[in-house]
Amino acid sequence: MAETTRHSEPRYGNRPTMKDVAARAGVGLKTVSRVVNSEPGVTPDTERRVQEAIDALGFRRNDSARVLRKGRTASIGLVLEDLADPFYGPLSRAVEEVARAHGALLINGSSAEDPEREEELVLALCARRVDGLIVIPAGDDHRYLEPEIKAGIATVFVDRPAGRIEADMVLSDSFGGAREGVAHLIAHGHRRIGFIGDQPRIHTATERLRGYHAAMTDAGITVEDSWVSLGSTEPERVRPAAETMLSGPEPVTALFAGNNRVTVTAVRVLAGRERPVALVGFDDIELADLLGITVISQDAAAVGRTAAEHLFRRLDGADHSPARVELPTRLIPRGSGELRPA
Amino acid sequence: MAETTRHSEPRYGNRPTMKDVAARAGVGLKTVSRVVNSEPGVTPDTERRVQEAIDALGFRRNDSARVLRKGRTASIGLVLEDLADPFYGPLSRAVEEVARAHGALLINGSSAEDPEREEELVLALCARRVDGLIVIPAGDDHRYLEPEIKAGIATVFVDRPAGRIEADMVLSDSFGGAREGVAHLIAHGHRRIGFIGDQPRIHTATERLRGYHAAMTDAGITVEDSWVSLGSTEPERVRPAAETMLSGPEPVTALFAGNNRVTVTAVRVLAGRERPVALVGFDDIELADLLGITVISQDAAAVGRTAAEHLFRRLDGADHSPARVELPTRLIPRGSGELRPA
DNA sequence: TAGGCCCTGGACAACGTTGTCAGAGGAATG
DNA sequence: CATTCCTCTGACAACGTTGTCCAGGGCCTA
Repeated sequence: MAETTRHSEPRYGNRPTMKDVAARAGVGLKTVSRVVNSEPGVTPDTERRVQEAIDALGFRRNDSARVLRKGRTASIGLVLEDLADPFYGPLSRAVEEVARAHGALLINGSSAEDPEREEELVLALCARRVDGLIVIPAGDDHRYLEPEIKAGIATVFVDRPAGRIEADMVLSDSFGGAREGVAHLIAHGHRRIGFIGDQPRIHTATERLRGYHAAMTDAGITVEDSWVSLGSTEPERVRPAAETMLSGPEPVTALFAGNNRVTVTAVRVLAGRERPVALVGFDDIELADLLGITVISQDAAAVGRTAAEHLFRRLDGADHSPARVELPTRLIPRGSGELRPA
Repeated sequence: MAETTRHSEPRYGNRPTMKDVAARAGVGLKTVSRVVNSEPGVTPDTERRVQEAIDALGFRRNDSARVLRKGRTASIGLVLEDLADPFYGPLSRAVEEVARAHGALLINGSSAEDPEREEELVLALCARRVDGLIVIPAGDDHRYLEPEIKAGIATVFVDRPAGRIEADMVLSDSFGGAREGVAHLIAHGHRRIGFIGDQPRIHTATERLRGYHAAMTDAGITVEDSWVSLGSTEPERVRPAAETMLSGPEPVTALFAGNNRVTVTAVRVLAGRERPVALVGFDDIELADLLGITVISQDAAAVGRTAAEHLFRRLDGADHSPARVELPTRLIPRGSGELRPA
C-alpha cells in the first residue's frame, strides 16, 4: 500500500525540523532544542554533533511554533499614518531601536488616516499576538481594542489621544506649541494671522487651532472666520486656502501652518509672492534652516523612544494606571517668523 | 487532589480559544473554525450562535497557530538601511502598499549599514518564516541566505546587488545617473569637479564614482586625486571634505554629491560661501525645488513598488531565473547645476 | 416505505516547538 | 559493594489551529 499523503503541498519548501536534526545527529528531539536555545545540560561532544547536523541541513528554528508554545512573539506593532511622511520615519526608527534593545521585531503599517484601515491593521496585529502595540490613531473610537488590551496586549497611543478608552498616551504639547508660535508672530507686530491646519477630526489639528485662538485672545484680537482653514493637507487644498487668505482687500500678514505638509506648501506659495509674509510652521522640516523657516519643533525620535520605552516597561510588568505623557515643543526662530507686517 | 498546573504562567493573558467558543456555542471545534474562516457548510442558525459566542468572549483567532498549520505567514520582511532616511520612507511605504494588496503584513528593520546587523535581522525574519524578503544590502556577502532561499523564502535585493549569490535585484542606474549629472556640469563649463560619496564598500557609491570618472574621461579631463572623497556620509566628515576641495590655490568649481545626505551637507557648506559653486546631487530631496538644487532623481516609491511586485510574482509561482531590473534616473535642473564657473 | 444522496457537524491527527518528568548511567559516599 | 546523588538525555504532552474523514439526519426518488 502506498503511503498516504494527507496534505496537499509541502510547507516551508520542506525545511528541516528539529526532528530531522535529531535523527541525523542520533540524539533526542529535546536535546536539539536545548542546543538551539543554549540551554545548559548538554555535553560538549553532543552539542558538537547536533551543531554539525544543524549546519549540514541548514536548519533554522521555526519561530511560529516557538511562539505558539511560549506565548510571546517578541514583536511589537506600530500603526502610524504614513511611513513616507518625514515626521514618522524618525519616529518609527526610534521605536525600532528600543524594540531591538529588547530583542523584539517591529511590524508596522500605515493607516493612511483611514479609521477603518487602522482598525483592520491593529486587529491583524492582535491576531498575530504582538506583545505590544503603538498606535498613532486615525479614528476617534478605539473601543474595539478593549478586549485586546484586557487580553494582555500592552498598548500605547502616540501623538493623538485614544478615543473612548483608557490607555497610555505620549503626546506633544500641540496646544502650547501653537500658542507660542502664534504669540511669536503677534510679538512681531502681526494681528491678521491666518491658520491652515489638518482636518478637525484629528486631535492635534484642533489642539493647535485651540492654541492659535488662545494666543489671539490673549492679545485681544478677534479672529475672523476667513483666517482659519481646516481640511486635508494635500497641496491641492492648502494652496488655494493660502492664496485666498493672502488676497482680497485685507489679507493676512502672517501664516501659521498646522503641520509639516502644510508648511511645505505654504513656503511654496509664499515663494511666489512679492510682499513678504511671515510664517511659522508646526513640525521641523529638513533644510528649514537654509530656507529660514521658523518652526515649532517636536522631536519625533524622542516621541517614538518615549512611547516604546513606556511600552516595554508595561511589558516588563509595570502596573501603574494609564499614564499620559506630554512632551514639550520648541520654537526655533530662523527668520520667516520674525518678519514684520508690510 | 488539586488540579495540576503544568505551566508557570498563563499565555496571552488567558485569551479564549476556539475550544472555548465551541463550548459556549455548543458546537464542535471545527465548526467554529469554519465560521471564523467563512468556509461553506454551516447553517445560518449555527453560524449565528457561533458568532454570538465569539463576540461575547472577545475571541480573536491566534494567527501563530494558524501559520504553524498552514505554512504561510502572509508577511514579508524588509531590511533597509535606515527608516528615518527620507529615501527609504517612501520606498518602505510603497512596499507596504503592495504587500497590503496581497493581504500581507510588513515587518521591517534597519541595518544601520552594519553587515552583521543585516544578517542578524534577515535570519530573524527567516526564523519567523516570512514568505518573502526584500533586502537593501549592507554587506557584500549574502551566502548566508543560500539555505533560506533554497528552502523557499523568495528574496529580492534592492538598490544594491546581492553579494556572491544568485538572486533577483531591482537597482537604480547609479552609473548612468552620475555620468549624466557630471556631464551636465561639464556642459556648463566646469572642468574642476569634486565628487563626494559614500563608503566604497557600498555598491551605489562606487557605481556613482564610476559614472563620474566616465563623464570626466569622455570630456578628456584628468581627475585629480584631491577632487574625490569617499567615506561616511555624516556631516562631520562631508563638511571638511567639501571645505578642502573648495579651498587652496586651485579649488573645484563644482561639486557632485553622491547621495541625499551628502547633498544636504554640501548645500549647507555652499550657503556659507561667497563665490558661487555649482552643485548636482544624487537623490531628490524635499524642498530642493525651493532651494534651486539640481539633482539626479530616483523614484524611491517606484523602486519599492517594483521590488515588491517582483517578490509577489515569485510567491505566486513565477519561476523564471533570477532577474535584474534597472530603473532609470532623471536629471532635474533647478539652478544649482547650471551655474557657470566663477 | 426503503434506499440513496447530500448537507451539516464533529472527532482526530498533525503542524514544530518547548515544559515536564522520569530513566539511565556514572561518580561519590557509606 | 551497595546506596545515594547528580548529570545528561529522551519520551511525551501541550500550545491553538486546520485538513481529513466519517457519522447522522433529512430529503428525494422509486
